[in-house]
Amino acid sequence: MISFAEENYLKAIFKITEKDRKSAGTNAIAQILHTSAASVTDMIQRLSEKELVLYEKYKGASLSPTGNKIATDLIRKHRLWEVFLSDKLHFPWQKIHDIAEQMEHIKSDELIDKLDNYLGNPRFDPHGDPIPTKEGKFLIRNQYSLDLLNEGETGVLVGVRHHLTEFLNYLNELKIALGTELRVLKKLEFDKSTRVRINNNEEVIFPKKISRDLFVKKK
Amino acid sequence: MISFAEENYLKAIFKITEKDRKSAGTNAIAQILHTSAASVTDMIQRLSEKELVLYEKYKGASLSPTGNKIATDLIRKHRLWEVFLSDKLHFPWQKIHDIAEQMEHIKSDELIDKLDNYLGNPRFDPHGDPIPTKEGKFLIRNQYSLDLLNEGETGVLVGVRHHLTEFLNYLNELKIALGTELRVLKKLEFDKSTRVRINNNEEVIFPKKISRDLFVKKK
DNA sequence: ATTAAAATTTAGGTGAACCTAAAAATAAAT
DNA sequence: ATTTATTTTTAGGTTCACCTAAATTTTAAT
Ligand SMILES: [Mn+2]
Ligand SMILES: [Mn+2]
Ligand SMILES: [Mn+2]
Ligand SMILES: [Mn+2]
Repeated sequence: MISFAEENYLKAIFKITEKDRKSAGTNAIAQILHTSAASVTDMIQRLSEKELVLYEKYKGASLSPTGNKIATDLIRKHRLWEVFLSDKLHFPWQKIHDIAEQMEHIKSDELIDKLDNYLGNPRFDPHGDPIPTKEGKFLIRNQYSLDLLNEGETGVLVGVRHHLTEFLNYLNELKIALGTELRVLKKLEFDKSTRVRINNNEEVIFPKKISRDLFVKKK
Repeated sequence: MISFAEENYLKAIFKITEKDRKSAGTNAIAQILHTSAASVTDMIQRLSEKELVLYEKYKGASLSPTGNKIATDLIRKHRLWEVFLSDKLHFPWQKIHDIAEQMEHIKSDELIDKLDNYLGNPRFDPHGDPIPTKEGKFLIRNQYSLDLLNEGETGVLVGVRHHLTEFLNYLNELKIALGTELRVLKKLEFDKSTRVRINNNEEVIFPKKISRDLFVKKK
């Protein structure tokens, strides 16, 4: 039986290695899990013993096929519970992540099947992130970060790069949610900021820092 | 922050002391939690230190007001999740308890408020057990165990004494569920068994062992 | 009242998951 | 190529939640 702590390590390694990197260093893992590098070494050695992780001294850890499946299932559960919290209990998107961090550890395949079905087999979570299938496949969305759009182009918000509460609150205040139309009016060269019209309504200027964190589908 | 293990001990002590007994012995707790008496002593001493439990050497443990509130909240959460699993996900009543044992440990007051509301503020769980209010009040149902009914009397099933899977399966096979009408046709003196008509339909003979575990409301 | 049985506690130990401080290895900078 | 900085591991703790075996206390039986 795998523990919550072990599950969290697998998820952290998944997150670090999902894009480019082919192994996760102890410092990177420690940062995500708010723990020390020494504790991470300790744990990845145990996970390696259990063959959930591939580990070479001083060269970081990566997920074994078994470890990868466990991590993917956790993400599936996490995102399905986020949909439940959002769609059924009407939690705002800033509050769902922390609760889902707890719920993702509940062990019952039947529960997840029924939940998935009950929610209408959603393919994306309330932050726009894809929900892996039972088999572990991720849909990839054809998306651009807003800062890549040219003047005059319009995008529909389909995702956000991260889930910091303050960032999501900021979007709420601007009445920006998934599905919101964002039209690039002007790209200001000198500071890389972007003037944007929100849903054919108000205007706002996004610093590069923000426009890079908004994923849109071109319209 | 209270751990899952600590929560389970508080719940066990609650269960043992809820009716008559005014303190829970180490053996009784050990039996519920499938652990050793020595481990129980260890834990109740820690819980006593935290003032969640009142403890006197060799005289067992009982819940402090704080401990009682935590235990009651756990039961509230457990039973609300059971309603969710039953009503929304259509799990049969034999399967909900084990999953709820995990879900009851999720920490979020807002979650439970919203869940309660979403479920329509149910007062009883799928086994007929009362769901304590937010303030910790239990409704008490005016109920009789079936073996107390006289010949000719009819009762409606409103609860079961325990939740053993085999027992609930047995009731399922007889098409007995909460709300089912049970009419006492004959009480057999020599072995204390009872002949019962189910929903004005089939007949069955219950040994005392069974009829004592069915709670009905007189009709 | 003794003695036997049962319940409870103490003693001593284990593994999981953390920690800090120090040592060792790797990577970066001069 | 050395030196310096960074990353990672090791060494040596701690706390929590369990364990078995032995000692103690309480309860029941003779
Ligand atoms: Mn999330
Ligand atoms: Mn999400
Ligand atoms: Mn239950
Ligand atoms: Mn129940």
